[in-house]
Amino acid sequence: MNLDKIIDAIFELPEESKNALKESITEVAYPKGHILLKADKIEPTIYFIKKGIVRAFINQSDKEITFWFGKEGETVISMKSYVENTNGYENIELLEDCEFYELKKSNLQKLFEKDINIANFGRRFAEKELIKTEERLIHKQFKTASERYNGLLKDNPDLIQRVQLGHIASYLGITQVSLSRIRATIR
Amino acid sequence: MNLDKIIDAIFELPEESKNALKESITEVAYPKGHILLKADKIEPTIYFIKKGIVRAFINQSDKEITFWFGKEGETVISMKSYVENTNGYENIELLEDCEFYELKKSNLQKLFEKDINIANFGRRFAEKELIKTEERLIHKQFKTASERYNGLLKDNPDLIQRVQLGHIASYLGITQVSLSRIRATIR
DNA sequence: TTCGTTTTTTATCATTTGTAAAATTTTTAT
DNA sequence: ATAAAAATTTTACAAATGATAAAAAACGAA
Repeated sequence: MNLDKIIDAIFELPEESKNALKESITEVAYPKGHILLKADKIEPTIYFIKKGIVRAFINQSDKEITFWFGKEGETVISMKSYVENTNGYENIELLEDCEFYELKKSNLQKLFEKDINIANFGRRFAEKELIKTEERLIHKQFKTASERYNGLLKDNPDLIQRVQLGHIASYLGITQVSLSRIRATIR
Repeated sequence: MNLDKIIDAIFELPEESKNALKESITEVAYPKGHILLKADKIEPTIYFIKKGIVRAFINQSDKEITFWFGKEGETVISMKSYVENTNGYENIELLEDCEFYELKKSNLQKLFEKDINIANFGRRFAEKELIKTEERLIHKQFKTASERYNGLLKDNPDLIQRVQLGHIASYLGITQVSLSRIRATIR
């Protein structure tokens, strides 16, 4: 997934603003298993996923709870840390070898203050993430685990292939045993 | 809740920008039971709650599912409609007689294009709403219904007083019977 | 490949939550 | 104040999900 495509999908920036933004972005790669972001720290970096897949998880009473997957084109960001400048609550683990576009939050914030197009880019970004989060919240509220699994299968069939089921179960808010049962009744 | 306080809580705007924004805002009031926003339409208006309490709900297979409450200081907005300019999915019902500050989306969008401070105000607004939504999603994923009810009781004690329990139960993602059971075990 | 590890499925039983209906309490309207 | 309506709680039973353990299958490194 190339950088232009990722930026354009968020907000169509004029050439000049886009170049200013791209000047702040570098590339970086890490292997499978690497922890990209750690909870309980102020996270200074934003990553756009060029290649690979990651998960966000929280440690909750000796269990890991996965609450997000990100793949090509998506943004890895500790939202709470980004917005409130406080400690975030997610750890990000790479589930495959990954390549990222890296952007320092401090550089982005400078751009927000002096370039109205980039300010609107940032607005658009937050708005789009908000819609995605809201949709997940609503689905979580009125779909059964089985319906949510089937929705995932339909909308993100590759996720089921690329991510182990324990993480999928956690993401769906059920036990792995329960997910196995759901899978068994479909076949 | 006065308008200045609501605006300032989102983003501290310079005097000039703030006045430009306030020029686009008018006041309006509706009685309890009024449906302020309807699903399945493109919603042109944003409301800030001056007084009263409202709920957002979806009709899902002959049941109403409440997924948000808004009270003094909060913003009533069909996020999906606002962000994607498509039909939204929420209905907003007033649970008390309410007073609002009203802002047309079209006016706001014009301001986004010409005033960088207001663009950053819009960014900040989306970011803060995002954090709230994300926190709810995460709580939903790893707290039990009972824990979430107690959290609500602690963080929003007035909500339990002002909103009927059927709506609270729906918001918590459980049946009213189940909520009754939870309440019974506490006392 | 083959052995050892990890992941997934299956089985059993306990617990939680849902559905439906009735009983009780509270609210609303006259 | 009283009756009707609405909201809440309680009860009984059914269905779904969780916990645990163990078996089966899939995966990875030597």
